[in-house]
Order: sequence, then C-alpha cells, then structure tokens
Amino acid sequence: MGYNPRDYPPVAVTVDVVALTIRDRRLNVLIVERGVQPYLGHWALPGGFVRPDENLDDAAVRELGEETGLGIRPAHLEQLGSYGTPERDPRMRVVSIAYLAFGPDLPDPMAGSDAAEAVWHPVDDLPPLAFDHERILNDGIERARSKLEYTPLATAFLPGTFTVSELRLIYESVWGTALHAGNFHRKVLSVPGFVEGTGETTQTGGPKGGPRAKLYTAGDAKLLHPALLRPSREEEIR
Amino acid sequence: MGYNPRDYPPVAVTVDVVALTIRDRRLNVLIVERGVQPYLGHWALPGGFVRPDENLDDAAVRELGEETGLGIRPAHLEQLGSYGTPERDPRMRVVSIAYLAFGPDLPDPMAGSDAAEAVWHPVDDLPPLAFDHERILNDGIERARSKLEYTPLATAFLPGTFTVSELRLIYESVWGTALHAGNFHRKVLSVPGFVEGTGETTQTGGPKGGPRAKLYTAGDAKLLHPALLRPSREEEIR
DNA sequence: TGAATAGTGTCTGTAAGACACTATTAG
DNA sequence: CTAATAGTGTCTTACAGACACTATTCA
Repeated sequence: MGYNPRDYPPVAVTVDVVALTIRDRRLNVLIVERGVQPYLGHWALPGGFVRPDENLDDAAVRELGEETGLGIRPAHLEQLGSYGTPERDPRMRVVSIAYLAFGPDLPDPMAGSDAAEAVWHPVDDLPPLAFDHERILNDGIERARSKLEYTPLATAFLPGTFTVSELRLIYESVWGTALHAGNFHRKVLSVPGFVEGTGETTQTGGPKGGPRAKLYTAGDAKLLHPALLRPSREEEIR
Repeated sequence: MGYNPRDYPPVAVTVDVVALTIRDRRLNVLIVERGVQPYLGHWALPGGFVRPDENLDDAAVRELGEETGLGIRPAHLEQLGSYGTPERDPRMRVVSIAYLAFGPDLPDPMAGSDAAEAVWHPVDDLPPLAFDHERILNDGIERARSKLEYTPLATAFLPGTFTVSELRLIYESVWGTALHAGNFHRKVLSVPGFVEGTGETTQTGGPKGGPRAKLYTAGDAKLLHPALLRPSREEEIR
C-alpha cells in the first residue's frame, strides 16, 4: 500500500571485511582497533559506510586499504553475506554487507583513518570483537574452509610461485588438520588445472634438510574436479 | 576522517526473493507484475523495502506473503547475496538483499498489495524482468543447482512424504538433465540421513503402470555425504 | 653420518556409472 | 497381453587413504 522508505528513519549500509592470510602456519585475520565511537578502543573487522555511487565491492576494497594504510589488493574477494539485525549497531539501523578476502602473508599493516591500529591476528586466539563481528568472522572461516574443498583458492594465500608443500600448509592451517604429504602431493597434481609446473625448483632444500621442491603456479581451473574434501566430519553432517 | 552517513543522501534496503518450485517437471519461479512505479506493469521478483526494526529474513517472508496473497511459508529460505550497483534502481540508491526459497508445488497465488498479478512461471521461458532481477534469478538458480549436490534440500520441493522417483524428478528438473533411475535409487538410499522409509507405499502404481513405490520422509542429515554430484560439466570447470 | 623432506609405488575399500534383470501394476 | 515403472545385481573404473619406499638435501 504505497510504502515509502522516505517516511521512515534512515538506514545505513556498511561493508565489513574478513581478510584472511596464513602466518607462521596459522590462519590470521586482519582486525583494527576502533578509533571512533561506538566501540571505541575495541577490536573489530575493518569496514565502514558505503559511499553514494560506490559499488559494494569497491567499498570493501577501499575500506581494506583505508583502515590499514596498506595498498592491499587481496588475491581473492567475494561476498560473504548480509547482516541486518535491527540492534546490531547502537547508533542507527545498519545493514552490513560482509566480504571475505584471501591474500598472501604481508607485512604488518599500519593504522589508517578510523582505526587506531591494525594487525593480523591468529583466529583461534582473538580478543572480543565489536558488533556482531565474531559471528561474521565465524561465517567467513567456515566459508573459507569449504571453498578450499572445491575451488583452487588456496593458491590465493600464496605468492605467484609455490611448492606443493607450501600449498599443503595452507590447507592444514585453514582446516586445522594434518594431511598426509604423499597422498596430498599426488592428489594436487592429478586435479586438472589446479597447479602448473614452472620447470623451476627451489634454490635450497628445507631448513632442516630434504631435496629441492618443484615450483608451481596457479592453474586455470575455477573448480576442483574431483574436489579435495576435508577428512570426514561425521558430527557436522546431522 | 569522521565520515558521517547522515551527511549523504539516504540509502534504501530492500529484499527480493527467488522463490522456486517444480511444476509439471519444470523449474518455476514466482514472479509478480508490478503495480507501482518504477517498472509499472513489468514482471519482477517479489520483494520490497525492509521496515525499521525488521529482520532481513522476516522481511523476505513478509514480502513473499504480501505480494502473492498466499500464506507461503517456504520449506527452505536462505540468503542469496546482496546487489548494490548504484544505478540499479532509478529512484534512489537501493541495496537489495536477495533470498532464495524452495517450496512444494502450490496453487496459483493471487495478486497482493503492490503487485497486479503473481504467477509461477517456468524459468527457461521468462519475460524480461525489472531491475537486475534476471541476474539475481540466475544466481539463485545456480545456487539451487549446487545446493542439491551436497545438501538434502531437494526434499524441500516435495510434500511431507514422497517416493524416490518424485525425488529424482526434482533433481532432473533443477539440473535439467536425465538421471539413471536405478543408480539414483541406490545412491539416495545409501546416503545416511537423506531419506527415511515410512513403511508405507503409494496406493496405486504410476498412471501408465508399474508397481507401488515405497514412501519416504526427509531424514535428519544436513549435508549429503557422499555428495550427489551433477553429471560432469567439463566446460564449467575452467 | 642422520634427520628431514620431496616425490612415487602399491594395495584396499568405497563409490559412481553402465547395463542387465526381475517384479509389480495400469490399461 | 504389453508397456511402464520400482527396485536390485553385477561389473568396471576412479579415487581416497594407508603404508612403504627411494632420492635428495641440510646440519
């Protein structure tokens, strides 16, 4: 019956970004210490208001750069979901579009505009987060775990060339499980388009010995077929 | 830099729903003929503005009911994604949260508040849709196809009890491919928690002959393990 | 030299798909 | 009766995981 949005209090739209990387074999997320109210001084996911005439994706990339002072261009960026519970922001009605980003390990970011500090932090040892950001982060981690199964996006956590062992460490860090090195090796090379050999090898063996490893780049596959499934999780099925 | 959203023109948040069902062995989507500007008289997905203090999920359910005059409670409802291109609505900046709904075949809906008419329509034979609703619909269909692979949600298209053949018809309709009846049968029964036998059978055989079929209800599995994968789509992998 | 790692060989159990076949029902 | 459908048996191939093993490099 002629519902007119201008008759109602305004709604704000924000983006929040779950930016993940692997550091020291652990899954890390980028968090910022808020420099403004509300939740001033609390840790939160980087994010902020979408500007007029700005695409949602662009806003996510902009906030990632602004709040961290880094020219971060994540190797992968995808939409995660929308979070719009009426009370999630004490200021006003805020609907947030969450994004999920993967990137290779980067130097520690500096604080940016609205953030007092920005750091990479292991996801299994986090301080409390502002708003509903813990829920968003959990959704992002679960999405990441699932994406590694059926897409080649694990390579987005790595530099341009990498070894199969480095790729395995990504899977082990994100899934939190140890994988059998030999079987993983054969499996990765058998999936068409997952990785492509460069003909090169590492210049040295591992720090504690071992032969030089062949170097690979990401292949052209968009999906892994057959998929690389996580070790069975009976409990999670029902 | 104290960006304040109140300094800028307002943003509106809407929900749009891709409601799918199977009719006569074809995948159908619920569309409405718009009774208001813009796109008056055009076909569109049901949807509308989110109200203050209303959850996004609740808004999706409400719009589904309001615009169709049906007390539709979809058997499954999930968030599909957000669509926020600045020019997608000529009136103002509108960010839409799209939802995906599955339900069993229902009688033809009546028109509701903002819609001149509401109908189920086969997805492969649609009139042009308003806004960016064709893109949203395509994303929804692809999501539905994928969901059938690794979740038991095909049962959401069926009434409380059903036969394995009816379940197979859901897969065939959504995927658009013929499946081998015998192998499908064995596969479905072998996945733990997918379906549960009731001990009953249909009262008659098929309209053109055949024995009575056993009746099943949806099981308690949340994920299919092992998954029921679509016949290989080599082209879609790269 | 010994320890660690890269990469391969082989075997087993499970699952997917092709195909054949029996049993039951409608017309 | 015939045609259609429900459901099962069986065979082949592919693949995941377990395990063993060789080769290469660092300390």
